[in-house]
Amino acid sequence: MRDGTQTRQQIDRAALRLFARKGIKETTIRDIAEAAGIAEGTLYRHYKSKDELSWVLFRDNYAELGRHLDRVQGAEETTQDKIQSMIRYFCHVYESDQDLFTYLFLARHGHVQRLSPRLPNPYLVVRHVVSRGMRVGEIPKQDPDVAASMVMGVVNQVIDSRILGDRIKRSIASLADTIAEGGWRVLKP
Amino acid sequence: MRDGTQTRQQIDRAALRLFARKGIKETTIRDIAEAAGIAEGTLYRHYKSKDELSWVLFRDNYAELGRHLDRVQGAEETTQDKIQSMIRYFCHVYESDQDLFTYLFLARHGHVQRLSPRLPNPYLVVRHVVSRGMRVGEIPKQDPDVAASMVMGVVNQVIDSRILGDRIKRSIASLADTIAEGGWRVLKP
Amino acid sequence: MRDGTQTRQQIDRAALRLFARKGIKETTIRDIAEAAGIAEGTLYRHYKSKDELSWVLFRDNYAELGRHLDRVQGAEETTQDKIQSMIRYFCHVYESDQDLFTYLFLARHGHVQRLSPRLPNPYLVVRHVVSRGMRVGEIPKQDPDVAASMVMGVVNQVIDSRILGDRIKRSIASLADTIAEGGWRVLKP
Amino acid sequence: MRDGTQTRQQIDRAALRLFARKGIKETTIRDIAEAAGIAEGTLYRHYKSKDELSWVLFRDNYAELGRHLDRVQGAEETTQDKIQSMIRYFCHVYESDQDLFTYLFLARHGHVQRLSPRLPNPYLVVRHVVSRGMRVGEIPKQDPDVAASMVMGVVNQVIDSRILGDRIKRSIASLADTIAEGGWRVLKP
DNA sequence: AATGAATGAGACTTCATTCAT
DNA sequence: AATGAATGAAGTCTCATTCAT
Repeated sequence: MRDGTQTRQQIDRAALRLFARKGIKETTIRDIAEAAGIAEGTLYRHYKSKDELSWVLFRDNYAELGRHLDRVQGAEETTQDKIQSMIRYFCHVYESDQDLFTYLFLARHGHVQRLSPRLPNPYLVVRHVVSRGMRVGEIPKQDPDVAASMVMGVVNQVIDSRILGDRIKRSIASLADTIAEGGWRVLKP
Repeated sequence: MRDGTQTRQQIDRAALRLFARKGIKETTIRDIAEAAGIAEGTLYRHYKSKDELSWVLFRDNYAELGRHLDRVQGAEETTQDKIQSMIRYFCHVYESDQDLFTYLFLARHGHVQRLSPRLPNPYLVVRHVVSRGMRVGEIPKQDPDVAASMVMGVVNQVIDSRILGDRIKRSIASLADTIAEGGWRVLKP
Repeated sequence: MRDGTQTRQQIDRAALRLFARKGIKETTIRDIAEAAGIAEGTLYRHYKSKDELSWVLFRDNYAELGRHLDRVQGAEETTQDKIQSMIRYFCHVYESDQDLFTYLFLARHGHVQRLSPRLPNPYLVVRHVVSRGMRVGEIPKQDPDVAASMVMGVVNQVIDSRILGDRIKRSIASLADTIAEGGWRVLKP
Repeated sequence: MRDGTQTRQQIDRAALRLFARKGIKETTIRDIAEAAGIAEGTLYRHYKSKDELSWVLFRDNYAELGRHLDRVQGAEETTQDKIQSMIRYFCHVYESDQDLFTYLFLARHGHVQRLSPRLPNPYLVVRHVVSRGMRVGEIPKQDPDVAASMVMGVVNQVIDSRILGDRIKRSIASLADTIAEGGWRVLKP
């Protein structure tokens, strides 16, 4: 009997890539099947629907990113180091897998609402670091959601400008320290 | 014989609202026609296609925002005041017309690439203010595109978190000063 | 603007015919569209789905049959005349529109359950005549549902055998009196 | 190495049940495989196709019913006893295996046409009893096909109303004598 | 300018059947 | 004999756009 694991990975990879580049709605099942080198019907052995595919792809990778991010911040002592490591990690993820990062970024409006609060969540990790920073007195007291959003915004927007392509030409990797610096300045005392 | 101006405004308003709330692809011509109180065919008297409608809506409103923003920054003297006024203006636009702001925000991936460089452009206004700030020595020298993106990110992401709804509960208007403060900290010496 | 009334009638006619001859599931939208001389999409201007089409066709024609049947029995005095007129009317309907009758007959398993009790209903008309016959003493007392079913069975099965084709060769019209006679014998004192 | 006989019986039983309850077209191979506790592909070791499965199931059980019915009528002397025993036997079969009876009843439109005239056939048994009854003068002369159909109709329709469920609430077993009585009245002198 | 019925390409999905193991 | 992954034809339905009025 055939295995199926490999097929599923091909589907995931092809879908992620296409979703990131063309958008979910703009990507057809046929596009995915062709890119994955399988028949259209095969996709439905692995996912109940296109919606489930896009959702699982979001949920799993979002949680995975959350887990990694938590490990990254846990390895640092000070709030400044935690924040800057996380930002650098975001930049690293983007550089090493642009399709993945772009997909998570684009799909969030359609999917974040259905995330279970149990799952690891990058946003909540950042928020937690910010809260803790305020508690231990390393950054000034303020609304933690607003502060977390501002920090995320610094890195997200640079990457977004890079994705749009016309504005920022340098690689995100080469900008990681600059962005980490800028992100921290938003919070620092 | 009817005027048509009113009809067109109804179309624009309905389309903007629906595009912002459901997405462009997710909004059908029938949706728009119903919301605008016209027949489906009538839309094609005013726009050649759905794509043209979404494009014109983006282009015109984006340019309009750029024009206003330029006036806002022009009224200030220092870079800090220019930056903070612009941020406050963004917040104001969002509060006074959420559909418009959301639409411009969401549609940018599909449309920015075809913007003519001649047209007023909010991003370029911010970039110009940042460049000027560096030139006159009010902010440290750095890549102006990266700097502009980081500032924009601060405000965009807070608004985005607000749009997503679960994260930020307070009104953007009440956060305008906080965001303006944070945005400026990214740049200040 | 085009009218649409005619198109709908073409759809109804074509669908009824095909549903009766091939079965609902076995009939495709394309079959109907082709037979009706319209495009596939056009069908969906008139019915929300294939299921709605088959349901409306059943409901409306079933109620119509119920109304006619009630008029037929109302024109007679005695229970015997009522029963026999109804049976003859069934035979007449079959002869004058075999597709209609066959459709109602075949589709009942899929659709009777959703009939509103308010609508005219051939079965209930027969049941009512039977009940009344027992009340006025023209037929022996018994379970009215069982009695009504047995009478209906006599006529339905002959028509069914005729539809199947191999068994009964003579026209139903020419058998109407025989069937009416047989149906009445099931009930008579 | 497994036997296969057991597997085949599981398939037959599951298919009969599902075909009767949902319809042939509405039942998928996967449904059957799941219900039978086997893999989809396994079914094709026992039947060439879904159509063959439904056909064999019809043909064999229909013939089996015919054989039994013939034995039942053969055990009686008079036409009245023969007819009434057969009707009671129909009721008994329905009560002891509703899925089987329902399947034979529903599938007949799709399958009777391909029945070989050699095979035992419940309809022909009834027809034969009716013919003989006329020959020996126990019932009036008439078209034997029409007469057989009317008798069958009496019992079939009551069971059908019972299957539909809303109309007849009592068990068919408890109605057997009533139905047998009614069926005979159609024919009796 | 306006209407809304009609079109038809194309999207998603189902499912009987085949095939590699 | 059994498995279940893979196939691909075919089905239902959507929707931007056209057209007759």
